[in-house]
Amino acid sequence: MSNESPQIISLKGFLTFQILHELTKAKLCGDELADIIGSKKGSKLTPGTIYPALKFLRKKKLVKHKKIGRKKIYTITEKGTKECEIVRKNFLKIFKTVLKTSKK
Amino acid sequence: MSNESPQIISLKGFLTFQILHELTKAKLCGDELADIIGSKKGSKLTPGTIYPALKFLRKKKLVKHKKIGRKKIYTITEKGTKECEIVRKNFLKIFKTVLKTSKK
DNA sequence: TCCAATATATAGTGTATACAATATATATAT
DNA sequence: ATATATATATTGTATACACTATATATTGGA
Repeated sequence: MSNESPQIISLKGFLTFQILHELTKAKLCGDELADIIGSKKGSKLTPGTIYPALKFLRKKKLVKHKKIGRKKIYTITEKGTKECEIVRKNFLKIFKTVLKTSKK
Repeated sequence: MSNESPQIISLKGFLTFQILHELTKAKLCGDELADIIGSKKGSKLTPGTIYPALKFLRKKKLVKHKKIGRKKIYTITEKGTKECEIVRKNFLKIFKTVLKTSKK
C-alpha cells in the first residue's frame, strides 16, 4: 500500500544561500521567492520557511527591502553580494565532484 | 583589524548524500570519509559527526560494511546507488543555476 | 465601508548536521 | 607484552532548516 517513501535522504539546507543567489538575479518579494525556490524542489515554500530566513538576512544586512504596496521588494546589499560570492566558492569546492558526475 | 568574519551563511547539510556520493567512487572506512569530506570544507569531520551519519545509512540499508582489522570498510548497496541517483537529480535541479554562475 | 485576497510574520516542533568530550577496541611498534 | 596510535562509537549540546498552525497587516474591490 504505497510504501513509496519518495526519498530517504533529504535535501534540506542552504536556504539563505539560495535566497541570496536569486536576489543576485532579480528583485523579488518574499512570496515570489517562495514560488521560485519552491518550484525547484517541487512545492512552494511556506511562509514559516521563507519569512524567518528573510528576517535573518535582513538582520545580517545581506539584503534590504523597499515597501511597495503590501509587498516588500528585496534587494541584495553590497555586503550580501560579497557574501554570496564567498559562499558560492565554498559550495563549489564541496560539491564540484557531485556536479561533474553527469549521468548519461 | 581583521574583521574577517569568515562567513555568515553556513553550508551545513547534505552529509549523508556526500557520504553516498563518495562511496559510489571508492570503498572507504569512516575515518577516511571524515578526511575526504572534511578536506572539502576545510576541517576533518569529527567522530561525533561521521559515525552517527554512517549508522543512519546502515539502518536504511543504503550502505553495508565488512570488518577488516579495526576498520569497517563501507560499500554502497544497490538501494544506496538508486537513492544516490535520485538525490543527485534533485540536487542538480535545485542548484543548477548556482553552478552555472561561474565566476571568472 | 467592509470583506476577501494577498503578503507578511511568529510560535512551536522535529530532524539533520556538527562540535567537544569521553570511551572502547584493535593493530603496530618497540 | 605492553604502550601508542588508529579507528570506531556514544553522549551531550548547539544550530540551521523546514514544516504546520496561527496571526497580523494591507490592498483592492463589491
